Amino acid sequence: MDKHEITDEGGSPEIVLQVKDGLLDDRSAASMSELFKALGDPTRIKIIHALLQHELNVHDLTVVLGMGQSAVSHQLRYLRNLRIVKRRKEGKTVYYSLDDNHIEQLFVLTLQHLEHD
Amino acid sequence: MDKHEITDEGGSPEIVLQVKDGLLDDRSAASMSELFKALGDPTRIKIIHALLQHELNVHDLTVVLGMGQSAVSHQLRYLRNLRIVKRRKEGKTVYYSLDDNHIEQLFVLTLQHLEHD
DNA sequence: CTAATATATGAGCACTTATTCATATGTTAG
DNA sequence: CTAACATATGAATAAGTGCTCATATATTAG
Repeated sequence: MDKHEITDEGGSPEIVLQVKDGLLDDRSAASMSELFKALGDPTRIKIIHALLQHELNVHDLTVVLGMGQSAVSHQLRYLRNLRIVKRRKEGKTVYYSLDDNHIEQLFVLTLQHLEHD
Repeated sequence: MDKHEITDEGGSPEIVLQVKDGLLDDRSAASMSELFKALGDPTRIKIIHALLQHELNVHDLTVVLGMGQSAVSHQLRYLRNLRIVKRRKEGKTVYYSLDDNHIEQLFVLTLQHLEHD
């Protein structure tokens, strides 16, 4: 017995069952949404856009973004955990750059889409 | 005087200024992140994936997703507000389908990326 | 008309998230 | 060693999100 009492009785049961059967499993849906969620924030979008143009250290990112160092650092950790961004240490400064071609693809594709529209 | 006392004094001031100057404005960053945010949820991912295969009415979507009608309806409104999904009314039932080729592109691209990896 | 069915919507709530503040860690200069 | 600088991190908090529940609206059948 289903919690929501969801049973089939619609007009095209075959198609419904077919779609239901071929639907993304929870893990895939989670992976996918996790990836998109990373791009679902203006600050992270700006960070990615900046790094798309040039590798930058944390301080320079705060200058570029006009934000506090802590906020930038938190977001960089977030992006690094998802392997969207990578670090390179040089003395006491840490340089960040993009680490995922797929993300760059998504980003550029969407940027183009929003531009000519 | 900046709120965070962010001033330039890094190693490559020219590049920083260049990146800062070419950075996405707030409106563009907001548009972009808004779009990605729509894909940043497992339920919406599943809805889009289902509709990628076939137009479906609300009840059938609840069957496919195994979720309550209200939750599905709320998410459909969300997706419809962003023109990701469109309605077609037929009597008392409402059929939903995808309404944005770009979203489909992003979706399929990412799906492929996650599959063979 | 009323009842039944399909969808939509507002309020409430638990949970998440993005920032700030304070502080910790790491690195180099002197 | 200490001071100064660069980055990282934990706690706190305000805002946002996704679901449920109850109810509203719309359409059709009888």
